[in-house]
Amino acid sequence: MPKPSKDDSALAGYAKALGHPIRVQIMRRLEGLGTCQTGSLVESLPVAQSTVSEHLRILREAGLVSGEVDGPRRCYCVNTEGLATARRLLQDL
Amino acid sequence: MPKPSKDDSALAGYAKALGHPIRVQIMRRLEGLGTCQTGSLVESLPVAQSTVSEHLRILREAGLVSGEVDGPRRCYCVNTEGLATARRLLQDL
DNA sequence: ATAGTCTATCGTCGATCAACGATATAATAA
DNA sequence: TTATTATATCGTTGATCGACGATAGACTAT
Repeated sequence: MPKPSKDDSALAGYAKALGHPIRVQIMRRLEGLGTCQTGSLVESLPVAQSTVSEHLRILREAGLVSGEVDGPRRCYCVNTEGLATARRLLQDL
Repeated sequence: MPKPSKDDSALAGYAKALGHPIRVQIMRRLEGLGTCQTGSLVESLPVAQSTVSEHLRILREAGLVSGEVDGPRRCYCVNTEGLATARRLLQDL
């Protein structure tokens, strides 16, 4: 029974998003800073601004991060619900 | 401070390995069967034998699965230590 | 030794990823 | 309006992934 199981795909989606050291670093940093931040991420990471932006997009689309427009800059923070779901799915594996 | 943090890479490594639905399915199936299995995985998955073998290699190299030679066939099972580490790393994120 | 079975590895190919610089977009400031 | 700042998006390039069929390797049985 080749079960495509929704949970399998969901967990794989979260895992795939976390499957890059820089993205894990971004998550950790966002958690450490308590709340949002953006340009400071670029300063603290060894990759170009456009690359950071791309990683943020991936994390956002995966539901692990949320971003809001805050004047001329963006404000990102951990999507606690998404992260909790990812944790639960891995626990339940 | 661009911290390459060993934990970040470790978590990314586990996550990357779990970042494919088929590999999640394999993990779940191995857990469900309690213990090892091999050829039955191929039957129960919608991909070719060589593809399953490749996914098993990825999971093995990531430390999520262990395989032993058992006569003419291989015997795989979940690497509980590795899985526990992955869970802990995600919790600690 | 030979044949049969199970699984890993090889070689290939198209698809996706990761990074970059350059450019576009959105908002504020002058 | 024009300039400035902050960030996203585009276009490109090389690298890695994912799948397959074919083949090789290891073990068992005859």
